[in-house]
Formats: sequence, C-alpha cells, structure tokens
Amino acid sequence: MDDMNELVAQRHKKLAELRESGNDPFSNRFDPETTTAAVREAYDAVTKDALEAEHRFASIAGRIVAMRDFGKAAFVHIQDATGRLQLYFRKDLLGDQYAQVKKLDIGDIIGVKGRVFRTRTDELTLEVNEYVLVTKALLPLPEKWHGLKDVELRYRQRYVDLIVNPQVKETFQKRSAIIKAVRDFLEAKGFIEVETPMMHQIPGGAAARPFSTHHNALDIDLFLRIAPELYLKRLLVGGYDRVFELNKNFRNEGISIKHNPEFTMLEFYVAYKDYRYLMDFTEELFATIANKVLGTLKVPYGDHVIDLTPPWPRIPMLESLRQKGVPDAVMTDRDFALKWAWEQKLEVKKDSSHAKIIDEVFKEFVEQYLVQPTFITDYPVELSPLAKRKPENPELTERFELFIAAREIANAFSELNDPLDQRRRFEKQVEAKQQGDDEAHAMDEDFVRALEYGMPPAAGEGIGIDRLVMLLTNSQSIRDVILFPQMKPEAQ
RNA sequence: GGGCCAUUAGCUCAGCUGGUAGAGCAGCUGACUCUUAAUCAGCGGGUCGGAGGUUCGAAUCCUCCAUGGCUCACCA
Repeated sequence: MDDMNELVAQRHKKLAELRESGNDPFSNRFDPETTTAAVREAYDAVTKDALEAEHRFASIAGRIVAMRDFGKAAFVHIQDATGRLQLYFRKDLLGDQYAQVKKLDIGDIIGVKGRVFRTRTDELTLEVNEYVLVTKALLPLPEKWHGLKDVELRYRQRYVDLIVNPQVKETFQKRSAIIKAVRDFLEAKGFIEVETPMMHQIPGGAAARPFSTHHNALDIDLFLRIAPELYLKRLLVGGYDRVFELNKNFRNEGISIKHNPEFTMLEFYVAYKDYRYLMDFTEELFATIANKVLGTLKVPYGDHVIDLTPPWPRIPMLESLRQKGVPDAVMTDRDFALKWAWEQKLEVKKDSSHAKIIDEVFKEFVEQYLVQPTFITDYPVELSPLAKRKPENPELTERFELFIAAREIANAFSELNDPLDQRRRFEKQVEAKQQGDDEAHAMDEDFVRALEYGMPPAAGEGIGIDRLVMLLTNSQSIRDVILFPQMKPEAQ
C-alpha cells in the first residue's frame, strides 16, 4: 500500500495526533464483559420503561460500522463477532471526552461502557459513559449500502468481506457447524479420527494429477496427496474397524466454480460392511447434519428445493442411461457406443475404452438431471480400480456415487481386498499411464503387501465437504465456502 | 489451456455514434442532543487496469499484456 490517498493520509494524521496526545491508538486496555448478542438477548423482552427504571449497564467492544453525528450527540453502530448494537454518545455525559468522539472513524474498534436503554424508535441502545479507542483503522471500509461486491476483492481481502457482508460470516459459521456435526455423527457411530500423510511418495487413491515437491535432506520427490484412501485402508489391515479422516486433498487441475486446488474431503471406512450399508448410512448422515445445522431436510438451492428426506432413489448406472433413452447397444457394444456418442456430438476420443465412453454418455445424458439426491450404483470395473467386483457381474463394481444438485457429492464402494486382483488392476493402470493417461494410478507395492496380510471386507466412502457446505449454504461457487480460495498473484 | 464478458474516485456505479470525467456513499469544514440510507450548506478527491497504435483529438476504436467472472476441456 504505497499509494497514500487523501482518505488514508487523513487517518494517518489522526493516528499521529492520538499518539502525540498520549493516547495509544492500538491499546490493549479493554476487556469487554459481554457481547452485542448477549445484551440483545438479555434485554430484548424488557420494555423501554422497565429499562429506564432499572439502570442496567454493560461493556462491549466492536468495530464502528455506522456513524450519525449531531454535533452534541452521536449515534454509532458497532459490530462484534456476534452482531451489531447501537451506541449513543452525548456531550453532557462525556464532557471533555466528547471532543475525541468526533475523531473516530468508521472502521475503528472501540470499547464502551454504558447504560442500556431504548430510543424513541424502541431500538436497544447503549448510552456511553466511557469509551476507549482500542484499534485505529487506517483504511476506509467499503460503502454502507452496497458493501463490497467486487468478487476479486472479496476473495483477495476476505477480512474486509467478512466485516461488511454478514451473510459471508454466516456461511463460514455454518461450515464450522457442518464439520462439527459430521465429526459428532461419526464419533457416535464408533469411528476414530486419524491423520495420515499429506506428503506421499506414491500419489494414490484417486485419478488425478498431483502437485509435486522435493524433500531436500532425503533428496526425494514427494507429492501432495490426492486422497488418503490407501493409508486409511492400511489402517483397516492394522485392525481399526471404523476410521475416518477429514482434511485437505490437493489436485493439480483446473480451477472452476466446483474445483479449488486444495479442498476438504471426508473419507471413512467400515469393516464388515458393504456399499449397501453405506447408502443407508449416507442418508442418515446427511439428514442428521441438515437437521442439526438448518433444522430442516428441505434445503433451498438455487432455483430448487432439495429434499434430503430418506430414502433416496438407487439406480444402477446402466439403468439410468436406459431411462434417458440411451440404446441398449451402447451398454454392450463398444464400437456402437463410440459411433453413437459421436452422433450425439460428444467429445469422445477414438481410442477411448468402452467404460470411458459410457462415462461420457452418463455425464451428458444423466448427471445434469440428478437434482434431488440420487445414488447411481454399479459402475464399470474399469472406472473403479479400487472397488470390489459384483459377484453376479464381475465387469461391474459394488460402488455408488451420490448426486445432489447435478453434482457428485459422495463416492463409495465395497473395498477391493483381494491382493491379486488389486495388483492386476494397478498393472492395468500402469499400462494406461505408460500410454499417456497421466491421471492413472501408479503401482503401490506396499499397499498390495498390506492387502496380502489380509484386509477385512469393508466399505469406504469419500464426501466432498466443500460441496456439502455449498449445498447447505446455498452457495453457487466453491470459492464462497473456502475462506481463502486460490488466486493468481495480485497485479502490481 | 480455448471462447465470451468485465476492469472509470476508498466503495457502488453512470459516461450515447470519439470532442478532453460524473453521481451516491465514504472523507473534509460548518450547523444540529432520539438518529438509523439522519438532514442542511460548502469543499476536496481520478496515471479511466497496463503498454502500444489509429486520430487534430481516445475512458470510448484497434493490438498486445495483466487480473477477475462465466463457460468448455480435466476432475471432486
């Protein structure tokens, strides 16, 4: 901030004057006894006359967000972590101190003590007896009517966004409540929370390009994890039968309204259960969280109201295609599927596998219609290198993805625990990688070794927490639920 | 990475087919002891995102660059 404009220069001048007069513009000598919300709660039901009779006092601290000066009196709104409250400064009460009130600016943080009363318009207000400036603001806040709208500024200077846009603060309070509700739910179900490495020597557990870094002392390349999956399953081998991890994953891919390079993922694993169990479990989880955080299962989202009331439809993937009029031959005949996809103007590569073509067709013909919660089940084995095959059809897997608001929000399957099959599937991925698929898995020998010791049958699920928060806060962009989304460097 | 759009005062925005920059809020000065978008009078504030070009003249037209938004591709 080199450009010292007039507004900023004025504030620096006030700051210097305060220092000269012996007042510390960054004083730490104020400890509020209560909050604006607590004051409101305590006196909301108390009438004007009762307050006049009682003479109740309170001390609070907060940032000045509005000021109306009358010469010998002034009304000021301050905002603390819990809300806003009006203050009333009067010259006849404050005497000499009143001159300093005129030096206060919107944005300054002050501590006040005073009597609670109601104004003529019945607004609960604090009549200030003493006040102290605890933090001088050197930069002016955005305008009071429109707030801060410029999305670039909102993301880059989230601190300002949080000061002036109350709904932003609310969103992140809800985010915190959602995450707490998830933890409470899982702990009540007997899970333990674990932390597995963020830095992987072999990035695995998902199909994605990783960020790479380097460890100097060991002189090895490391990758920021794209998923914790393979480590969590090692813990099943170790004997924990219910584990979860709720933390960041990192994927070196495009940024969009649905994607941030680092994002928060919940993964959990249950021994001796399969993917059917997880569908019931997921319904209960979502319903519990929505009830706790929003108090309802009917969630407004964009133009829709999402109804989270269980049970949700469960549709096998191929069946979902049939329902949208995709011909049967697409499911059974790879060459026909390619031809048909091209006829539908889908961008499918000539050498794509049958499963990849089906996946494309699904995205185009089904996914965008899955507004209400829907489980799509039984994905082709090729798209699911870590999932268990269906006994009655080994080309399909015991897997589901949960779609809400036309977005994948959870992915789960019965975990493959046959080390020989796992090794073959890794080998197939390695082949794909050599043929240029840079999102294919690498071989993880240690993971196969772990399976060779024996992993109990288990079901595992991943839930994109950011997307869950988007859903429950009616946010259209992932950047609205991540406090500091990734941005390019600020232009100089 | 591709396409489309945007960038003007601290903030929110006007600015026509090119004629030399405006409003509201915020700020400053003054008046005002129940206002809440307070009111009233006055004042200051701009490398028009950056660099080139066309033109007698560019915020406006053209080119390149930067950042952002949406979108497509990849993915969760």
